[in-house]
Amino acid sequence: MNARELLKQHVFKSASLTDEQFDYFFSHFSQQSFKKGQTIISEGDEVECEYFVLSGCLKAFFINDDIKMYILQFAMPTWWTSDYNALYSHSRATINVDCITDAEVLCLSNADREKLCSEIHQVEHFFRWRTNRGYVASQKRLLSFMNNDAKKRYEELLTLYPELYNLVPKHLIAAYLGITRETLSRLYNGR
Amino acid sequence: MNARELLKQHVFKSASLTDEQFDYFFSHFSQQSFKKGQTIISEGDEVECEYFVLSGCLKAFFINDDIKMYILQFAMPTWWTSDYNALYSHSRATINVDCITDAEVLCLSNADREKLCSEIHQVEHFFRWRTNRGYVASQKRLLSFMNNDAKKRYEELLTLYPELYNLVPKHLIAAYLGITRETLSRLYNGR
DNA sequence: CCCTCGATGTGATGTAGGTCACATAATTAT
DNA sequence: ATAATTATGTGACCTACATCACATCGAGGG
Repeated sequence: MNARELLKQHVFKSASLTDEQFDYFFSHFSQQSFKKGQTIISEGDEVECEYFVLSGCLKAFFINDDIKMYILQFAMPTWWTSDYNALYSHSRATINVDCITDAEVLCLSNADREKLCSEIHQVEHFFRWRTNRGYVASQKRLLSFMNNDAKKRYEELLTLYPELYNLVPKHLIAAYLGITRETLSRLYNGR
Repeated sequence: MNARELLKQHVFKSASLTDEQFDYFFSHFSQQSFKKGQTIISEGDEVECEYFVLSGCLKAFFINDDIKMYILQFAMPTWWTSDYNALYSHSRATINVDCITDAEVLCLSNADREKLCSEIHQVEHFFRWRTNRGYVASQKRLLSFMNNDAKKRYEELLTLYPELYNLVPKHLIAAYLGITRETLSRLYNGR
């Protein structure tokens, strides 16, 4: 499926735009390709855009003490990602986004999103529901962190996103679960 | 300040409604008073409304194994709370909301929110931004969970919301931090 | 005014997961 | 192909926090 169709099907799940409105909406996105390992946002950048993933897999992560990495989000096709704190508050990035695999994305600037939201009521509706769902997912993950041990969080992750198992190296899975790669290795090798 | 003014000032921070639009918006809220300890949402309920806090302090919490409590959110004046997962997906409540102190709230039904959002573009704008901020705050809390130990999370909480220190019993602070009351006691008594 | 009962403090001990060290397999670059 | 990274496995040991047990304190209801 091409970029336009993928975005269209995604948007139409929660908003009803006319074809003309969607074409206008789509005209504000720019497509970009990245290679595995390439950086999209690094700490300290001014963040201008958010990204809709067309293919491949990204990670949004935070580095503490310049040593430990915590993964906030894996972003797979039809997921959105950015440093939303920086994007919304016009501050510098504190999180990084890079490519776990080769990836293609659609890029939408903060300014264009706001313009589109104010011009087209249904676009604002779409973005409200996108964030609503993100908020609920984030609350669930927080609860899972408080309530479950590492093993249960690991099983939960693989149930929710089985494709990650083969796509993403284990030390990144560990960084998402908030444990060390050693502990993760011991968990699934059972000792 | 009365309920109408409190909500108006809150809404006008991120949306520009005419006075007539605000009056219409406000007419969909109903005011309710609760006593300390009263329950607003309990697990298993059908969730119809979200709540804007006028006075007092609520907690939104999850009970695991019918034993351990995890607090997702304290809700103080001008904060919104509900079981958003249940509210948005029309499912039964999995979290509870009750009153830490006597409290007054404004109640808005899911149906009325959606109606208002579709009737008034600026109302949709307001709710998009409210959730945007909630999403960012939730991401930050998640990072804090992964990155900081209990002591640092405790200091962070008191820096962010110093009023909680005297308002909220310590075992509830512990339930927010995801630790036991014993550990919290040891943290701030330093042993 | 007393008597609960909820909130808090503190010791002893258990445990999940972290840290460090090193070995080896799998990719990537030259 | 070969060298150099990067990813993974595993043992020994350490630490933050949980659990359980019991003592004390303080506020609210009869």
